[in-house]
This record gives sequence, C-alpha cells and structure tokens, in this order.
Amino acid sequence: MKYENPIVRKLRELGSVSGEERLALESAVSTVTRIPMDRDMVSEGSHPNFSTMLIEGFAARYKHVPSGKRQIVSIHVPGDFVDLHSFLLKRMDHSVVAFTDCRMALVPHERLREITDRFPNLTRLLWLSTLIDAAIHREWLLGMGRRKAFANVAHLVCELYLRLRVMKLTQDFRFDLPLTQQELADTTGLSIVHLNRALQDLRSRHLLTWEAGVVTITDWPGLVRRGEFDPTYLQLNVDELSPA
Amino acid sequence: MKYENPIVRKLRELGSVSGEERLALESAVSTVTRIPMDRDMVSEGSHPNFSTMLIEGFAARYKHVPSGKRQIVSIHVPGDFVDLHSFLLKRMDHSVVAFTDCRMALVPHERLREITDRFPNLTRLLWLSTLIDAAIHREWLLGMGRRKAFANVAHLVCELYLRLRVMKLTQDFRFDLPLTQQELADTTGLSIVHLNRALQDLRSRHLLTWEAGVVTITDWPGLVRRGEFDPTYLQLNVDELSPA
DNA sequence: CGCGACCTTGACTAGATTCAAAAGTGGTGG
DNA sequence: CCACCACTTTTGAATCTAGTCAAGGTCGCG
Repeated sequence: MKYENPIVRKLRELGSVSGEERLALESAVSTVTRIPMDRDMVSEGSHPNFSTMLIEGFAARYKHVPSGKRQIVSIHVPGDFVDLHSFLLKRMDHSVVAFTDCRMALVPHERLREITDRFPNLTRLLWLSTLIDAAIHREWLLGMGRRKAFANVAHLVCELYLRLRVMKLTQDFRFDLPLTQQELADTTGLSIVHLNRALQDLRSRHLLTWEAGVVTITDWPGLVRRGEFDPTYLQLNVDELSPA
Repeated sequence: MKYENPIVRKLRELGSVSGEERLALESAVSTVTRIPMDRDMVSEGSHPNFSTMLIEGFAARYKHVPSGKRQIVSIHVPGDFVDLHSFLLKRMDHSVVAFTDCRMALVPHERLREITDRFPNLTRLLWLSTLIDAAIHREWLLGMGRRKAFANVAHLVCELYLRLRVMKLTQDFRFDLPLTQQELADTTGLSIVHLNRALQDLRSRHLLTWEAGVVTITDWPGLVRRGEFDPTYLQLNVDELSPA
C-alpha cells in the first residue's frame, strides 16, 4: 500500500474525507520530529501553539499529586493525536511524556484554525477523535473505581491490543508493549508490587505472556472475560473486531 | 438581568458569540422538557438523535460493571451539556440518570449539524465544552488512582462548589447538593461505608457541613488543602475564582 | 404508627500499599 | 570477555486502607 499521511489515515478511520480535505490535511503538518525516550514533549501549564500526532513509538499523558505520585491518564500509540485538545484548551492541565523514542508530526494551531474554519466535516472528525479519548477516560474511571486490580490490568491489555491492531501493529495476538511495570502501575493506579502480582495472576492463568516488552495473548476469550472487556467504547468498526 | 438562553449563556462563558450565531443557537432548541428523579434520560447502547442541556436539577452519567456495581463518570449541574458527545459518537457508551427532577433543553442533532456546517466558531466552542468534560475525567482519574478517599471527596466538593458558583447557584459558601451518600460513593469509587467515614473526617475537621442536601463549606482553604485542589483543569476565568 | 429510604456504627475481612531485599537484565568500559 | 552498574522485576512480611456484613438510628411521609 502506498504511503498515506498518518493524519489522513486516522481521520479516514473515523469518517469520509474528500480530496480537497485530504490536501488541506496533508499541508497542515509542518514538521516531523523526534523525541527521545523519557522526555516530556508537553508540560503541564504550558500553552503550546501546535498539536502532535504520534507516528512511531509510545507516549502517555500524566498528572501528579502533591506527594509526587504519578497517574497516567492516557496511553498513546502510533496514529493517535496526543494533544489535539491543546488547540482549544488555554493551558495544558497535564504533561505528555515519551515512553520510547518517538517520531511525531507537528500541526500548528494556526493550520487547525484554518481547517476548522473551512472544513466542517474535518472539524467534526477531529472533534470525534477527542471524544473517543474521553470515552477511554470514562472506561478507565470505571476500571479504577469498580474493578479489581487483575481485571483492570487485563482490561488495559485488551484495549491496547485492539488499538494497536487497528494500526496493524500486531501479529496474531502478539505485540510490542515497551512499558515498565512502574508505568503500568501508574496507569492502573496501583503500586508496582500489586501490579506485579496482578500480572502474575494473568500469567498463571495462561491468559498472556509478557517478556522483554513483547505481549502475547495466549487466551483472548479468557482475557476478555477476566478483564470484563467490552470494546464498544473504542468506536471501532465491527470488521476490525473479528479475530486477527 | 433579562432571560438568556442557557446554551448561549454557556458558550458565551467559553468564548465570544456573534449576533447571528446567537440566533442560530436560540433556534436550535426544539423542546424544553422535564425528567423525574431517578429516571434514565439516556441509555447505554442507544443512539439518540438529540443532545441535552441541563437547565435545572442534577444529573449524572454512569456505567456498570458486570457484578452490578455502578461507577458515575460525570456529574452535571445546570448549564452543562450532558450528552453533547452523542452528536458524533455512534452509540452511547454509558447512561445518563436524573439525580433530581430535571428540566432540560433538547437540541436535535440535525440542528447541531447545521450549526457545525455554518458556524466554525460555534463548533469550536461546542467542541471546547466537551474538552472540559474530558479534563474533568482526567482529574477524577488522578483522584481515584492516587488520592486517598478523604482527599478525593474533598476535591469533589471543591469542584462542584466552583462549577455551581459559575452558574450563580451558591450563596457564599453554601449550595444545594441533593445527592445521597450512595451516589457520592459511586462517584468516588468507594463503598458507601467508607465514603461516610471520609465525610466524617471532613466534618470533624470543620471543613464543611452537609445536612439535608445542603453543603456549607466552613473552611475553604482547609478544604482545598485537604483535597489537593487546583482548579486549573476547569478552565474557569480567574475573576470567577476570587472568593465569592 | 409503621414503613422505607438513608445515614451511621462496629467488627471482621479482603485488597492494596509499604518497606526491604534479592534476583534478573542489559549495557558499558576496561 | 567479564565486572560492574543501573534499572527492573520479583518475593516476603507487616501494615494500612477500603470493603463487607450486619445492626441500629433517624427522618419524612402515607
């Protein structure tokens, strides 16, 4: 398949994009840049003048509590708009960190303003992509509030598996997930010790393996059951949901 | 002050609205309707063809876990768009319930489509209002993952106080909050017993009283401290933040 | 008065955190 | 190639936070 601008590709997943709209999107990307692992790409309190689409690598949004504990509020995979909301929100209410070396496309807010002035259809698609982010937030709220640790971890793995599969970043039920257990713990709101034990639960039930940053789901239906996972909130197409 | 359409009022808080835009918004409301207490106004899995703005009363969005436990993911006060996201999301990923008898304005998705086709500025304001919802979700994630029960309860009270004050629904540090402790527990992800004890902690420290559905904050700085509350994420104007 | 809904309390249990230390891993420089 | 270092994962034990179960109390209302 020939090269397709990642932003165009993303929005075409969400709805139809005309030729003219596609051109506008393609010219919106000002730079493609790299960020090294563990570097903050956006800082809480700042007001960036561009938004970022992740092309390669993993990134996360996070906030801190005064005691210094960190909560990750969002994990991003290639193809995700990481901070599209900074286009309209005055100040960042959280930071964004690169989990791995990342390659990303910068879209100046100026360009977004032009696009949203001229292309209502594109505006709705961009808006929709932030609404899906919010739907993921809600599902995480449910998990942290009402699910047990092991279920929430299983749920997260299921979610990441589907999100990566849409981007063709899985082979069968295997995918790279270069996160440390500390990062996982900060995502699920658990201590690292308890997260480790939750993972062991899933491993001992032969639902998955996780070695050297590579996850293999060995029992998808079992993992879905243990994670009480229902993918509706991800708004994926049904044909993307049938087994790989 | 003369009557102002609540949707116009909401968006004018977020940015400027021209005369023509105002007319378009005013004609977008098809019906004002009432919902009795404890009735679901939107159901998970449905695809409504209108969105709802709450004019009077309290409502909440919630999801269930298979065991039947409920997690409230959002509390809404008058002036909030409760399900604006249903305009673009295909299926509701959660339900909406009326905590009290509610009065609300219905806006057909058709009208929203026309508005978003013709008024890019209004589209951005509507989009922004859903982005603030998402910012609140993120703050709740931080609270549920990394804050202690009493801090999270204090934080929620601080948030609701400010959101209600913007709508002029507070007198000094007092406001109606007609929620049961079960509803509070479902919001904070706690059991009702533990929530009750968290409330007692705040009461015994003379930070607030809560009787017959009326909250009085008796020590705002103390409550802010105990809740580790920083209102940045609400995107309110600074002049709205100075003490009442 | 009695009922139902809600709030409060006590006692016990379960889930999760903390602290501490050991074991594994990968990379670097001598 | 190996020794060393930093980082990460794993384990054990003690402790704390929050959940569960059960009962009693309060309040408003028919």
